[in-house]
Amino acid sequence: VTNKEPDRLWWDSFRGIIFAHAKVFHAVERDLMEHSGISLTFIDVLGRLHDAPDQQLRMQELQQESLFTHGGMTRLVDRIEAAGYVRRESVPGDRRGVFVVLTPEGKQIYESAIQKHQADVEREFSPRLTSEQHRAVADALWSFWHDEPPPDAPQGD
Amino acid sequence: VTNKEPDRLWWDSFRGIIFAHAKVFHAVERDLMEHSGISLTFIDVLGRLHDAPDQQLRMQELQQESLFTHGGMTRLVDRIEAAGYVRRESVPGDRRGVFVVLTPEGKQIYESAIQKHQADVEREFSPRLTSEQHRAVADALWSFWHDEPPPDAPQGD
DNA sequence: AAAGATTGATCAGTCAATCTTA
DNA sequence: TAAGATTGACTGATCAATCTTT
Repeated sequence: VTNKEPDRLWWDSFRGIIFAHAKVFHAVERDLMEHSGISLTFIDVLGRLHDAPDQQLRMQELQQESLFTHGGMTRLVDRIEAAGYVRRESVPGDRRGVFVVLTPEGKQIYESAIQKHQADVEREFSPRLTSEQHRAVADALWSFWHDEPPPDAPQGD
Repeated sequence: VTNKEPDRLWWDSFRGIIFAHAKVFHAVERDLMEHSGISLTFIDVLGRLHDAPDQQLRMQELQQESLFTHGGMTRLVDRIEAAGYVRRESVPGDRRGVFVVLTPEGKQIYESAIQKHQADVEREFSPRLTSEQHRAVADALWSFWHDEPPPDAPQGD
């Protein structure tokens, strides 16, 4: 079933990523929802606010680096705001802009949820790879996480 | 550079998978939609039918191994059927069951779309990893794709 | 005119309830 | 009663159009 041709190796690794993502993501999202009542899209936003200076970011900044929602950040922030975990504030000096600010409730639920989420990942995902394999995967996929260009890509300047 | 604590190595590899999936998947799905007018969920169903005996499967079989839709196979098949790529047929001997059968149009679009899709993956994903890295990722994530360990050590033929 | 963000319309996915047959 | 599949109601995501401010 697999493809042994050397020039198709990338297909096996791509399929592995697709399957691993589908299976682990689904399981841990269910667990998190049952535990904290929030989804991974919430975590993504709350976590970026949590790590930001003054625990706030503009809509545009949230939108740009989002993994999940590509155009619907307004709607997502609506829901998080309705849950009480963020609030919108005006940007001094630019009345078009909106700051999204983490509330104390948001900080609290994030810190609880991220712990639960990491425990879920540790349980569902961690035991399926050896330490060497984890290291190899982390290294191989590093550039996607940190948005560096491929090693031999031309550098624009 | 990365998180060097041994007990957190799995987090880096998990994050890598999440990010790689998000970025590659989104890009290749866009390309496929523009080229063939079908989504990767269509490809998933059409491909399994394409590889099945008599190019047909029951709803239940489609549902079980599906990566994407966990309860909504009826709706997905509705759309694929409306596009003319599959048709429903009754199962002889069990009037509860439904066969989903690949049509000639479905076979044609699948064979065209899967080629385009693989070319897209080769362009978007393949160059970002070395051959060694592809091999390591494919090997590490093998168990998610197949529900068994890899047939043997990395192939060197 | 362009940037920042929201809105409306639409499409896709999910869960429980339902219907038919075994 | 249970299995196989569909339906209805709801939640989420996406795209173009819109509104306000620069």
